[in-house]
Parts: sequence; structure tokens; C-alpha cells
Amino acid sequence: MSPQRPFSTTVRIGDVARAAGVSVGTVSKALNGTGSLREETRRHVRETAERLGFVADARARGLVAGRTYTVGFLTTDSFGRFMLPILMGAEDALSVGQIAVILADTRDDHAREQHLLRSLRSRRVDGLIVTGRTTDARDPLDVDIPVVHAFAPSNDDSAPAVLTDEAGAARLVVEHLLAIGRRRILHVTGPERHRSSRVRAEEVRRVAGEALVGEPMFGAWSEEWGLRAIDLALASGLEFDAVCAGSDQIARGVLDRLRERGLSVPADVAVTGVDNWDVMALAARPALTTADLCLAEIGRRSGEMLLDLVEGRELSEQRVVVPPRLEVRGSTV
Amino acid sequence: MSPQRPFSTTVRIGDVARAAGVSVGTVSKALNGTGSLREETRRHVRETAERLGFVADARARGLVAGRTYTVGFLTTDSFGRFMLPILMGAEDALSVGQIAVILADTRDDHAREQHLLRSLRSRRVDGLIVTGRTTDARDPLDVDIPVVHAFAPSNDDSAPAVLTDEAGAARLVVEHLLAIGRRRILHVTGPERHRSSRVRAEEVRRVAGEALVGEPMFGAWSEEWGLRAIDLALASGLEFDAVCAGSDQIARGVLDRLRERGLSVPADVAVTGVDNWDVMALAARPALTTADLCLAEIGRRSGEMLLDLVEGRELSEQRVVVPPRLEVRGSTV
DNA sequence: CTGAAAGCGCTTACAG
DNA sequence: CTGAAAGCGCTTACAG
Repeated sequence: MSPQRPFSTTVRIGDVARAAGVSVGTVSKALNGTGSLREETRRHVRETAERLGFVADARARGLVAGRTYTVGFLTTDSFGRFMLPILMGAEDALSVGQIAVILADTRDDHAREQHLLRSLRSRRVDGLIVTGRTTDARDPLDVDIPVVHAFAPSNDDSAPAVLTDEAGAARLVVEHLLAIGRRRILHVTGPERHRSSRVRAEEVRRVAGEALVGEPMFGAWSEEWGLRAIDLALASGLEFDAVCAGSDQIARGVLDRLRERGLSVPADVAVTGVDNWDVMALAARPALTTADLCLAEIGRRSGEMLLDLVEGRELSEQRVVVPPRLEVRGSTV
Repeated sequence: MSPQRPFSTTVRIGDVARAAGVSVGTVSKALNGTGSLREETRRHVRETAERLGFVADARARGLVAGRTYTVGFLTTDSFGRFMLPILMGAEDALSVGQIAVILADTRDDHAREQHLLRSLRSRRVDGLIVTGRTTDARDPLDVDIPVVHAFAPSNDDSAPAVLTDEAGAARLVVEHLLAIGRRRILHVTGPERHRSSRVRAEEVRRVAGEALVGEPMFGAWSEEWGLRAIDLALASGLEFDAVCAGSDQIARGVLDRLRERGLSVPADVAVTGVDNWDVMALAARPALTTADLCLAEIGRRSGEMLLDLVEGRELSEQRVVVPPRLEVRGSTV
């Protein structure tokens, strides 16, 4: 008896066996529905187990099964807002397979990552979901268990992954702006060093064509940049009837400054965002039309994919791209 | 060999023993620094283990140790933004004790909670951190392992808990407003059914005394309510030189509407929030003075407390209240 | 100083 | 249909 549980009341399979007057093997079979037992025996054992509150020790079970029914959720840089829906989605999918998820946050620290990976190995997790704060690619992990990359892709293109459709999100909003008749679209987005800024800007350019006003304006993922970008655009005499912002935060800055400059949304200028971050998109005035990247869906698909991998099933697709969804609100219509 | 790891390369203690030419017992002692071995043997075994990439199976180890070095993080309602810093803080503290955290999100569903608790029991977690979306109290859990309540208190006052200082946060901002000479303070806060609104409002009333203008205005935790509250206050002819908002979101609505009504902040009216939610407080114009509830610290202390409990140490305090911190920015000075 | 054996709590062939 | 025994991968008294 360990010192930390002086009155440990945990009931073991032997206790159930004794109480039911059968062997431990019989208890195991009765509870797992395996072997061939008389229905009466099975029921009797089950009732006894229930009465004693027996729950089999997953460690012991896993020791012989060769699995732990546990996976690691590794975030390669610090654990931000975007992780939350992904994590929830993954947990959802994995709980179907009775799988628990262990959290590991590397804080962008290599030594810490090594340490966490060692800990996850020692726990013999069945697999890993790897994610990060940005959609920039990361180096592959050196582990010998199944890995699914979620949101943040791997440098190794063949690695199983569930990703956002960056270009698709851009296409969605631009096509919407064109559809409502806008022909002078300004693109204000995040830093050029981020892959998602570059990919989206490229797609905006491609889809908008002639309708793109000036060059994409790269800056920061902040409201402040949204404010400033409008000042810059107006100062340089650009004329536009729509702003396609790279994120909801940027879009909010854009909306606020347009209003302050006496421009009316959507009458004079239509505005779109990306993320569908409720706290931004719904509090915006008017509420923001935006592309939802469906992060929870990304988490869910990642969990399902990992489950397939762990259970040795063939993957239908090695690399899933989750389609974004357009949320139309007052900032465009 | 299980089907899902056809080429399982996992090295076991027996492999190390064979390679090093010693018994498994000796390997165990060498790696754990127990028993009495020749320094040379110890080193040889360690080198061999290192070379083979051996990492001991935590399940097997735990089976004899009577512990799993695993705890559950149970969120009693859905998993929101506030949970994130708490979770990160807890993970920080627990990783010191080599403890992994398993996530369990009940989604406010009783059946789901029961199911998750059963799963956590089967995994023999050493303890539980229980939290929730609001600071309203919840019914105690029926489990026989150590539990620490974080952020969301238990109905059982004697249960170990690490809590926010709701009243303290209110006191901090009101004292600050008084200190900078404001004498007509309006209090705009969340719904009255939330404990945190009530507790804070009571403290605002107590500390502000005569300086409180009208009654506390209960509403919602949203920017929209902040906007509307200012309209209501001005319409009813209230005069005030400060607004003490119940959250950063409310404060942001307040700031926006004050500006739109031509009032200058902080010259005419000073504004404070609660939360120090960067994305709100820093994007506010001007940046928001606010009380930080120090959620990461709450997580950290919860982890430490659980560690003490699990390892059978006496708790110095059964119930810790983490002091909030005032962040002074442009909205008041 | 080192090894053989028992045991942690289960499951699963294998006997009977 | 049920039980005794071996085994999963470790640790820890106990011999020697």
C-alpha cells in the first residue's frame, strides 16, 4: 500500500472474483464479453463488479494489449487561441475510440520538446497530434509512432496532415465581394513572413484580377494595423469599394477607421475578415462577414486520422484540406 | 506483437540487460540510481540503455509504484478562453513533478461527465484539477482521489481550492480611480446571476461609497452591453468622470461609445476593465487600465497544491486566493 | 555487488 | 463452461 493512498479503496479484479466466487480469468471474460461463459455467470459477475464499483486498471490491460489508448497533443510553439478548437475537436473524435489525450506544450523550446517527447514515449502513447501557432511548416519529428499534423504542416509533404485551406478562404471572400458587385478591392493582411499571408495574398491577386487595388498591404495581425492601413490607403489616394482583410482583428481595425473617416459600411465599402472569431466578428460594427477556417473540424479530422493510423487502417487520404465556410454578415450585405 | 505496430522497435528492459550482460534487476537499479552497484556497472548499463534508446515504460513502473504520475484536468462546462492560461499554468507546475495531464471536457453534460470520470478512474489518475467557465460554485465530485478546484469553487467550502479574488479585483480598480481623483464612478458589469458580477458590484459599492453614481448596471459580458450602457447612462442624465467596467469586453464598448459621444478618455472620463485580456485591453483606444486575475498563477498554484496532496504533504492553506494585479494604461492616466 | 524470484493488475491461450 | 498458469514490463525485497 503506497503512502499517498493510506486507505486506498481501489477494488481489484481479485476482489470481484472473490466476491463473486469465481476465478479472476472468469471475471475478466465476463466483463470484456470474451470467452464462453454461461449467461448467468456473466450477469452475476457483472452485477458484483458493479456493486463493488470495479473499474479495470487501464495500465494493466494495456500492458498485455500492447496499446495505451492514449495519444499526445503536442503544440510546437506556445499554446494559443487557435489551438483550443483544434484540441476540442480532436478530443471529441478520440473519445469515440476511448482514447485519452495528454497535453504537451513545448513553448517553442527545443530542450523542452525533447523532454516532453521522452515523457510521451515513456507513457507509450499510441500516437501524436502535432500542431503549432502558425501555418508555417515545421521539421518532422523523430518518433516511431503514428503522427498527424494538424493546422501547422510538416516540411515532409508525405506526412499525414489535416490542414486549413488558406487559398480557399481567400477565394471565398473575394468571390463574395465580386458577387456583390465590388470591383475595387483593397487587401490588408498580416506579415509577409507568414506563409498564410503570402498564400492568401497570392490567391486574392489571382481571383480579384483587375479588381485588386494596388498591392497587397502586408503588416501585422492586429487591429492597430487595420486602422493604420486605412489611413495609409486614403492618404495615398487609393479608391476602393471593398477591403479584404487577412484576419478578423485586422478587419475590425479597418471597420473602426472607416467609420471614423465617415465612410459607411457596407454602402461605401464592404469589409471581410478571416477566422470567424466570435468575439471579434460579432462585436464588429457592423458584424463581420468572414471566412471560417473550421478549426474544430480540423481537430476532429486529425483525431479520426490518428485513430485510423493507430488501428492500422488504410488512410483514404494522406493529406486532408478542410474547406472553409463563408459567414455572411452586415459588413458586406 | 500487436498488429498496429508491426515493426515495433520499442526496446524493453530485457533488451538492455542482454546487451549489457547483466540481469534486468541490475538494469533497473542502475537506471534508477537505487541499490548498490559498482560505479562501473552503473555507467556501463546507462551507456547501453542510452545507445539502445531505452525509455522505461511508465505503466509498468507505475503498476508497482502504486502511482501513475498522471492527473486529470476536468472542465465542468465547456472549455473556454479562461481555461487556457489555467491549463498552461497547471501543466507548468505539474511537469516539475514529471506529471502528465489528461484533458477531460464535460461540455456541461452530466452523462459525459460520468463517462469521463470513469475513464479517468480506469487510468488511475493520481488526482484531479476541476475547473469551470464561471466562478459560480459547483457540486463536489464523488471521487476518492485528491481534487483541487481551480477558478470555479466547490460548494463544499472545505475542499482544496485556488480561487480568483473577485472582490480584490474590484477594489484594485476602484481604489485606482479614487487615487487619480475620480469621484463620480459608474459601474457597468455582467449579468446579476453570475456570482462574479454580484461580488464585484458589492465591493465597488463598498469601496467607492459616495463616489458610486447610481446603481451598478448589470447586463452582459459583451462589448455591445458596454455601448448600450453608456447610451442609457447619458440618456438618464447621469454625470460621471469614471466608468468601472466588469470586464475588458464591456470596457471596450464603453470606450468606443464615449469617443463617439465626443467624450475624451481619460480627460473627461477614466475607464477600467477586468481580465487584462491582451486582445481587448491592448487594442482598446486608449489602451485599457485593467485588473489581471492572474489565471496562469491560479493554474500553477493548483498544480502545486495537487502535487502536495498526491504526495501526502500537509497543505499550508486549504484555500488559496490569488491576488489580482493592476495594469495601468492610457485609459486612466 | 549482483541475480533470481515474486509481485503489481490485468488478459489469454490452454487444460480439463 | 470454468480455472490455473503464463505473461505484459517493470521494481524490490531477499539470497548469496
